[in-house]
Amino acid sequence: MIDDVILGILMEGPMSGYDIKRTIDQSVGFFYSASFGSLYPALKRLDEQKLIEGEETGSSKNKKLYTLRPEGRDRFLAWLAEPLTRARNEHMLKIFFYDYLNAELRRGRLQSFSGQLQGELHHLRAVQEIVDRETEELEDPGAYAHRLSVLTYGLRSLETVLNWVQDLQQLPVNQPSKGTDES
Amino acid sequence: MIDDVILGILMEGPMSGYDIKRTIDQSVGFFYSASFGSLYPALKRLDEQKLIEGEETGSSKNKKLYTLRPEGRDRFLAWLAEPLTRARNEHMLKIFFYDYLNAELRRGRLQSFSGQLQGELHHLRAVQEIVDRETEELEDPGAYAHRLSVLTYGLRSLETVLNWVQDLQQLPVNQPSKGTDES
DNA sequence: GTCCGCATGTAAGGTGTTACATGATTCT
DNA sequence: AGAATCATGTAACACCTTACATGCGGAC
Repeated sequence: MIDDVILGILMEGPMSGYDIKRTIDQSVGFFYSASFGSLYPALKRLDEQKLIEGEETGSSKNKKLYTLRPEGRDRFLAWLAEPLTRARNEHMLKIFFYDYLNAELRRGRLQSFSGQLQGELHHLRAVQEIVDRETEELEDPGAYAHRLSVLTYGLRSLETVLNWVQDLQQLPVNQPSKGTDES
Repeated sequence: MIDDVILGILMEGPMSGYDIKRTIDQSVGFFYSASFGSLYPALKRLDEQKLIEGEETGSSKNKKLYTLRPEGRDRFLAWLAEPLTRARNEHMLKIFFYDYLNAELRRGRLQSFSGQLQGELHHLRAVQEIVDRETEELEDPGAYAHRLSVLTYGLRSLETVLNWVQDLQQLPVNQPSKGTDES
């Protein structure tokens, strides 16, 4: 996961590990975080795999500049093109980089994602109806208020995501400047 | 984390590992998942720590019934009473069990949580204003549409959480039937 | 000259997943 | 009889966090 995020950040241009961390915190930081303890080993790994290239900047500190290699770019775009899932906010992370994905694939992915969300929403609504009916039969419904409220939260946040995705689908088509068609 | 969830589930009554898993999937499953590979070792651990008690049900299968011990209940309630944070949905998990927390502590936690959310919301709105101004100066704003949209999502989902928490705060007070005052 | 931000890295530990391995019971 | 579900558990691996360790450069 962190590997693809790093590659995605490096799509912007060469950067040091420290800068990558700061960029992550300031951009995707709202739903994804990286620590140096995972970042630096990841950079080392990616370098060994020839997906990025790290070069020492002689400049005083032992700062290194990491540059995305074509193979790394391919790997990133392949990850980006995978279908969206709602495991652990992977969806948000991918959509953040979706300007790099070609418009047609992007449309398809958003389409099936919103379909998936609608399915979940229907399901949750059905669950809520059942739960509501069961709740009426309880002597003390108030004793379960918080338990029940998470269902409400689930519904509301699903609605929020769905609305947002549908707004994305309304966006005028814009072919990526740096992305490609592959995978 | 999984330890506290298990303890929370066992507040309802004795259950087998398999039942705990199913209960988790069907209740908090929307934002938390457990695998058997983490669940069974956790049960073993909790048993060794004398927080739960597992007893073989002679009844045919090699099924075990796990019962919450008073020490486990204390540990769970202590976890529950900790302040809410927004790391990895821990907040949702805790609030799900909030009917077990005494009303006064609950009120305090929800209060400071919504304050925290409001702070984040103000911050994100400030960020968006800056970003909006910077966006106007770009030649091709459309090229960053998805990148920018995650900010919108962040705002909307923050608003959704905040509204929901504020609704919770309006709930009539209900002292927990099984929870306590401690810690 | 001291503190803060920049800069990189390692080691230990925590936490979880996937895949594997096994077997009983219930439903059709 | 066969399939699905119930039921428990281990081993390998993935992945990340925290704490530690080190040092440069600029600001005040």
